[in-house]
Amino acid sequence: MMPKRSKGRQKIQMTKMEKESNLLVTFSKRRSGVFKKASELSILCGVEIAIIVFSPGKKVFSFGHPSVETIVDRFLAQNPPPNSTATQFMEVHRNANIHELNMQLACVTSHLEAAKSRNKQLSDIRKLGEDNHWWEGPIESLGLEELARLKIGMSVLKNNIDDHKKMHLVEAANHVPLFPICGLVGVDSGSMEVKELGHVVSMTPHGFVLGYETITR
Amino acid sequence: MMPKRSKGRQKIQMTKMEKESNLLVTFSKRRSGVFKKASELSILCGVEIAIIVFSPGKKVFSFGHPSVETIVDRFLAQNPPPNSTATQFMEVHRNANIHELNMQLACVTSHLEAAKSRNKQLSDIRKLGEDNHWWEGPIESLGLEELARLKIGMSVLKNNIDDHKKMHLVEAANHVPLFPICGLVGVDSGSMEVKELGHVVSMTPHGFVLGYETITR
DNA sequence: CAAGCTATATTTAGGGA
DNA sequence: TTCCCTAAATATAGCTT
Repeated sequence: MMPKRSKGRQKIQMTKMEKESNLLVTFSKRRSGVFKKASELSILCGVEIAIIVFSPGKKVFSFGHPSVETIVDRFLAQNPPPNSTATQFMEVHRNANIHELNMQLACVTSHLEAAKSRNKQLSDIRKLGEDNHWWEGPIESLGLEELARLKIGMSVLKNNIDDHKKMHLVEAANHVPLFPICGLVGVDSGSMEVKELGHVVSMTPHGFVLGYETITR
Repeated sequence: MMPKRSKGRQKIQMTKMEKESNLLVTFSKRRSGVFKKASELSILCGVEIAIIVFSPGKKVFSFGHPSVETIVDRFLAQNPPPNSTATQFMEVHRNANIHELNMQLACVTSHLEAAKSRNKQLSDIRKLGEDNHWWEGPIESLGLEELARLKIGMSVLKNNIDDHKKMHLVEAANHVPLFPICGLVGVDSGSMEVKELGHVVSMTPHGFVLGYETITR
């Protein structure tokens, strides 16, 4: 007899997974799951949705209905990063926030200084607290490190962009007609994404993006 | 007696829902579900993900870790649809700034730690926010007020990044450590979002964005 | 590694408040 | 629109092939 081929699904803690191998697999499975859920949401409710995910390997995966670009554009249009109401608000409150922050910083610094010159007068400590400089030091290196990161990011991006285009196109061809307005892009060697002229229209082997009744679970 | 209070979950066709009322409810429920899944994915796999959804009422709902903007920027940077190289550079630069700010935070924190141990008298300062892994730990402990503050902190951080030449990291030093990378926005009148002058940054009562263990299902 | 396979863990229609 | 409740529908962790 077969005792038990599996303990079945196990509960897991909601913290970053330890085992790299499991993490990878889980990422893949759950990414598909999320995309499927998103697809179902857009279909059931006839709404537009876009998802952008960066895999553990920094590769980009995205899903969008009608398309990621469309939605992102609309989003950016509504949230004019430059000067939207929200931004203005933040601008207006920035000073206030900064002020408060400075207050806090001063407070912390005060404590710090107090410790450092604990053997001195309390009054001196306070004065020092006003003058925050310990945290200014590290700023100098910011520029360089930023550039370094920038470069890395840029190169990674470029490399990822022109890689894969084949895969399960057949399956896609069969399903697209059912749900032609979806876009699923995997700027990486992802297993089943189909890239087409920079624009992708397909999905994982689960086929979650296209027909649901046809989806073999 | 009550034979059956419910027929339980019913299977539904994967087509746009008929009843407007049901559609609305379903949208709400599933939107939360998708966001939660996304959140879990980002936590479990330590990846970045952003979701933008337009509700049936055309309102925008978004989820992003670290933030929608960050991810969208990175995405756009990789998909050279935008304009000049300068723009892309700036996008990446912004991201770099975020990371950099976090690093600086860590740096500053270490300085603080050093000073502390040197005087081993300020152990109580410790709790002022040295934990740069907020999102990996028990977030459930954060209260609403704290969240609100974090939200503000985020706003400040964002602005700071936009022109961090001005503010440098005074504010970053104080807030980034608390809750620097998460962002959930619902530009609508949703029930539990914390709305502030047109910009919202909070989450559903499910709290799916923050702690999982605390989520009451 | 990517599929298949359980046996559970979760999610969610539907309906009521 | 959110919350609760129930029961059925799904999603998946951990293994196996």
